[in-house]
Amino acid sequence: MLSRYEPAEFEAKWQERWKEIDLFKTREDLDRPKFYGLDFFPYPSGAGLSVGHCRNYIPTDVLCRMKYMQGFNVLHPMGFDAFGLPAENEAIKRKRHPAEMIEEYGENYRRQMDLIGIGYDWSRSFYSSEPSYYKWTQWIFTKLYERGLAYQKFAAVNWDPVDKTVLADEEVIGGRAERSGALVEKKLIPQWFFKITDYAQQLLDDLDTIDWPEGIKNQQRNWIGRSEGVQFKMSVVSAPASASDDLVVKSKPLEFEVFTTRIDTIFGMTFCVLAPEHPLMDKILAGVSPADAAAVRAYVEQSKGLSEINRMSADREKTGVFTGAYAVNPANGQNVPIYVADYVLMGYGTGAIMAVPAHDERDFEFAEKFGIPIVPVISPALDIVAEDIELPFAAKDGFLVNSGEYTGQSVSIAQNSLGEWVEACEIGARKVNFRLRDWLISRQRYWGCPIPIIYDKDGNQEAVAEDALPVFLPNVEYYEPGQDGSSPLAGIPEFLNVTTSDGTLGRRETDTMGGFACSSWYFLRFCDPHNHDAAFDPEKVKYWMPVDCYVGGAEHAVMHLLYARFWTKVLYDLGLVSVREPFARLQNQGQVLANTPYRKPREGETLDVSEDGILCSFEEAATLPQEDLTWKWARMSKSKGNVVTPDEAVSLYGADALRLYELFVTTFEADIQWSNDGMQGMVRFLSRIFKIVSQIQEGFVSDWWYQMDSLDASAITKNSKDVRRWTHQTLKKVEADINGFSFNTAVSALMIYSNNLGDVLKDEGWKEDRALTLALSEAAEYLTIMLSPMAPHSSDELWEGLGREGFCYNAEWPAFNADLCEEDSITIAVQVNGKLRDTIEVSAQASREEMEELAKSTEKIKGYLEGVMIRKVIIVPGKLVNIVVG
RNA sequence: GCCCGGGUGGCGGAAUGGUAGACGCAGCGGACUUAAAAUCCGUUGUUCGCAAGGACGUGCGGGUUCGAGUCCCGCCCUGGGCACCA
Repeated sequence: MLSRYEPAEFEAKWQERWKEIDLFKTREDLDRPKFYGLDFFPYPSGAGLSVGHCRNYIPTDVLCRMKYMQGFNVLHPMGFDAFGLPAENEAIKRKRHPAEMIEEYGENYRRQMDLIGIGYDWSRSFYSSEPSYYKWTQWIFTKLYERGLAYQKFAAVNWDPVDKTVLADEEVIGGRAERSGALVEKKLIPQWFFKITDYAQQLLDDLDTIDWPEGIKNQQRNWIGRSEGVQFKMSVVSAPASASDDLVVKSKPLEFEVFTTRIDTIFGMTFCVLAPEHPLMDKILAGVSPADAAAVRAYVEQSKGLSEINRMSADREKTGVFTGAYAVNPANGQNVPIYVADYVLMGYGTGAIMAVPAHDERDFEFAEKFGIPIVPVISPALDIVAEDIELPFAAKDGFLVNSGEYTGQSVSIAQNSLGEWVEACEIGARKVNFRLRDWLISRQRYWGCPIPIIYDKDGNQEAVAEDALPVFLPNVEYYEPGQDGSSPLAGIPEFLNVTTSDGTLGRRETDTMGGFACSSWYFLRFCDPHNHDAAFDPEKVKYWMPVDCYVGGAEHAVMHLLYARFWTKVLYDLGLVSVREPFARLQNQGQVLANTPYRKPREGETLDVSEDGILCSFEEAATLPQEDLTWKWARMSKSKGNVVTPDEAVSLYGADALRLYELFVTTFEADIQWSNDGMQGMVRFLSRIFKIVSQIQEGFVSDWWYQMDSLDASAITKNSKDVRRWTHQTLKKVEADINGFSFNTAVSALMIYSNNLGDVLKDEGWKEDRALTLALSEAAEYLTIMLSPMAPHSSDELWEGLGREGFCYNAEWPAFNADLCEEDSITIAVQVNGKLRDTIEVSAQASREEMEELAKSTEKIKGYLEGVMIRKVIIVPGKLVNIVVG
């Protein structure tokens, strides 16, 4: 057998053999527990996989392989998220049809995944753009539609002028489109939404039931943004006290509602603000002077024209206009002016607020600018007088002042008592509001799942019946998006024209669904991927769900992961799935960064504020003097020219070295600063293992477990005991570390173990020691098995070298023997006053008295104890003795 | 501004409140070699000392404890998310 790691000799061979016997085919034996391990659904880009992507797939593979060997039925599938903007944009650029292009890219992904030895069950694979899949995406859409969870409304939406489509709120970062980087515009068009807000509370509550990184859960909590407050009515006074008398007194006063989380500050309300889009605007303006009304209308017009980024930026100076109307503060009966200002958003709460400038920074800023009175009503402490309160004071630990009968109450008490008061006088009620908005699903693009809705001649909607699904995406040559926000499908008569259920002429909805719809249920389809009669068999989903371990990047924290949770909850309510949460455990891997050259700008070139150099190629960098270059760690991407492919890494060092390097170099969540050199260390490690196993093979006893039983107790040597102890300690650690996603320490444990075995083997005499030979035989076999999830090709090569049949994957993962893990003697620390002064060897069973006795008797410690009094001795069995003197 | 992470040798990183720096990379010294690569052995936190040994040391300042990288309080730096959400 080989005595060193020579990947070119065997990696392809084993991949071929695995494929021949369909090694990774999903097993569904009834008498075994299940394990569902899943990676995020990838979009197969033309650039292929980088070593960064492998960071996702390798750890999942390690865990799934171990689980299989431990007797689980393992579902470990892979498919491709094929619909969506990236694929379509790429296809337009390359003048290709996205369907065939994406399939080619997917095949390249698969080739690369096979190249690094990932054990996927490819028989379950699919593309989300296949009609046999998107038929059921559409079917789920109709289920949502029937429940009122998919609906259409006119909405001012995020319009991306570059990609010529609307975007979900989640896809807009700081006023720019996440994908194209374009400044997002507002556009008023009819759009399809999913009513995710109906599930806001459940989505929030159930976060407590899942094992996810706290950071991701927190991001979702923030995105859902629950806040408790009070919503109440404000009456518009027909005429301000000082107004002229030609205003007509209305019989029914105008009312609008406001939402506040600080009802305790109501006595400090000195004005109200309506959002520019507030529906009551016209009615209010009807009652004010023409001059005021004109000023307000001009302001409203102006704010419509502002881009999202201008309007939203918080550092922008407050703008607004007095409407000329007043409302009554219900707490004290005072009239307060009503302003319109764009810092109040129509999309949250009621689109109107009570403004308390003394206790809210935004209201404070506005009041200062417009000269509105600022009345403090909360004091940080009872002995601080109102004049001494530093404003704005927004903290919630304080007491009410200037607040009538509520004066003196603490903020929390007053929130309750004033809430009760609002409810008692029937002007409002306590209410919970969420920041979460409904999920905008319409896209005015070709390459997506068509929305299965038909309109009749009067514009009435109906969902396409199940037996008429799928609504096929037509295969056309030209599919570029329209300039005006219309979908390319609207220009295809064969698609557009259709017969409605009552036989009359109708037309189809021409928007397609955003890509996140497809990835909101693919994990269910993997449970039953070839079902022609249903999206999935609920029994199969019941068996496999939830996903036991879901692995992917943290960038999907509030998009995919929130949407998939939502769909799962809807399908649960429909009785189709048995779990409320799709992903029981989530792990986010770190990124892989490449050192990337940036050069100084040349004459005529300017830098953005955020840049400190201009990206250049590695070739160009090589020609420039060092002082003109800045090297930065950047995410690998085709456009930066810094991608390292697994193909490159495998050809240089082998697939197993690549796998081990990615597992070992840092913790799973941390970013890797890539260097090819690091893999050399893994080559050394694997070669050491080949050397050790091939050495042991010379004296390998294949039925070592049987021979061990018949070994006389007197034949058991210290070396053999040590080897067996290391073996079982390592088994215990490797298993726990893999389960805990601590792959770097699992590899490290194997390194320590193999270093120890190497030391024992240095003495040629091991073959004369029967017990040691048996212990080493066990070691060679178990080392091979433990290594196999991480370095499967090498392990199968070693396995064969030891004369074993088949594959490590089909071998049983050995359970460690706890008795064998026990140490006979241990080194413990001896401290004097908490400082380490000596170490002593004691038997593992040593009593506290024995430990103390021994600790006090060493020469070094005696020196420290001379002439001082022992005040106390702390003994931690197995760890240390601490003698406190004074 | 708000909400999460994270600061440990030259580097990546280990450490249920109990011997800080495991394991690896890089470096240094040596063996083997005509030589190099590969491999193997030794060494490597800082500092004082010939040595034995000592002092210091986990971003900074306090605290709790017999004992703190780990827990508490207050800062600094850094990565990420959200951002006029009332």
